[in-house]
Amino acid sequence: MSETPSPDRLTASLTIERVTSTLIDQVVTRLRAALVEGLFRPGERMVERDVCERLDVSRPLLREALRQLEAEGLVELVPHRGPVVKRLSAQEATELYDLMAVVEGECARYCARRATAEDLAALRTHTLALIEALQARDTARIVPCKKRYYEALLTACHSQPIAAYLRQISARLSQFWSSSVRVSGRVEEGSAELIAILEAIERRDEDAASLAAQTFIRHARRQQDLRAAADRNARDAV
Amino acid sequence: MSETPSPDRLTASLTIERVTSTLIDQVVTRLRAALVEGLFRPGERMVERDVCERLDVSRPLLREALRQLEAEGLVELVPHRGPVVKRLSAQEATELYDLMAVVEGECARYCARRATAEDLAALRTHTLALIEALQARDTARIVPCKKRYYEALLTACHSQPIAAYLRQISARLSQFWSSSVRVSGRVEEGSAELIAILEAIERRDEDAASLAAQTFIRHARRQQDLRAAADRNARDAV
DNA sequence: GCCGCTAGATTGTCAGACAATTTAGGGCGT
DNA sequence: ACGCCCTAAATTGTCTGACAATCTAGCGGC
Repeated sequence: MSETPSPDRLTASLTIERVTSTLIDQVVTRLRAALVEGLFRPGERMVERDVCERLDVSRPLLREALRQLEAEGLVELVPHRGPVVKRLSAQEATELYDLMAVVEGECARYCARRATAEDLAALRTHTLALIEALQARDTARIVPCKKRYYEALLTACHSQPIAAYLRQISARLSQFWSSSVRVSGRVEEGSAELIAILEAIERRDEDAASLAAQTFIRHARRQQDLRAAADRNARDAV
Repeated sequence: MSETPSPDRLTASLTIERVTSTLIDQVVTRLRAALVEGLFRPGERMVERDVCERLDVSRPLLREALRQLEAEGLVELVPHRGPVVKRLSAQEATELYDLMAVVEGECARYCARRATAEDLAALRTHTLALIEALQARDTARIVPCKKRYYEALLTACHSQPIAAYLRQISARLSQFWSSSVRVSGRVEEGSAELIAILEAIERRDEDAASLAAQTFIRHARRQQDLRAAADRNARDAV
């Protein structure tokens, strides 16, 4: 695709606009977003007909969407009981964090190996923005900044498989973020670690990048009281 | 595949037997097996009505199953063109191998941390069986031995998430195994590495276990000519 | 008060239909 | 003959409605 040099609007987004997305893809996207944002509580049953009505789609369509979300680990399809929002135990969350640490380490390694100059620039920009938001303790700004930083990282690694798995793990763990005190005393340490990741990638030091990314995740996890969060989720719904 | 549960073995396995599987689960299982075994060629279109007839299920059911397999990375659902058996490029395969290496490293780490005495016994048994099959160059025996060894490893790590992701990555890479010369000059080296993994786990040496597992995967990959295999897959079907 | 049973709710699965879209084949101009 | 546009067939995307199988809860009997 050679780019046509058109003025303002087209230049803004080079990402391919999937206007022709099928209905089911939209359903999957919306449900996933809803689950990640916690609009459904963990453990809550998702009665098919109700959800169908709310989304205004047919049952076969919804079931297809739910199958996909089950494979992504966001819902559980209990036979003859129907879809239930997946509830992570503290142990599973711990394991997923460990998994995330090594995969994100590999992602950072790939970034150090493959990032283009533009990738590096974007990564630097979003790292600094995130750190600024963190140090300002501006909760409202932290979430989108974190999101953009993460997307920049996943873009820079130039690996579809790694990015996809990380997104998935991240989505599964989201039920622990929304309900946890995210910003606490770790701002300074966290900022330093983010810088360490960035600089290692810029330096093309693969081992350092991998290690820094792993360290960051493990510290971020330690920050959270997984057991308390899991219990909270467990109490939320029967 | 339909084995009747023998009474005496009930005490042996405490795992819950899911006799009451729904039709769709069977469809997913069978299709996945077919894809992993290469009964469908990479790039081949899977026309819904044809597959429906062959499996004797309705189209909505098949579509549900395909959604799940898409999320697992085994097929691709191209809008308005239908399901296509996913074809891995050499690059994607390389990336998946890197991913597998670190995840399997984490798996081995968990084994060293969590394996019970029975897990260790089973692991040792299947490691030795696999090595024996390898050294005998008995291709027919290697595949099931490898399978059992792998299952023993995944059981021993006692982590659902890690085991599930590894199974998935493994399934996606299977299209490269079936068509590659698996047994070659690497038997001795491979055997030594398998022993190293086993002994590190028995020694409860997490770092050594992780490293040994990663080394094994990376060497196993180097063994394969991914580009040649990818080209072969590419030629197979339009 | 506890236990079994029936009725209601919900899921599992199918059949058939039809519009939207892609793909392939054929006619037409040069 | 060659390439291009256009129509038709093939295939997917999606819906409606239905019915049996299964789970769940409330009711009545002991």
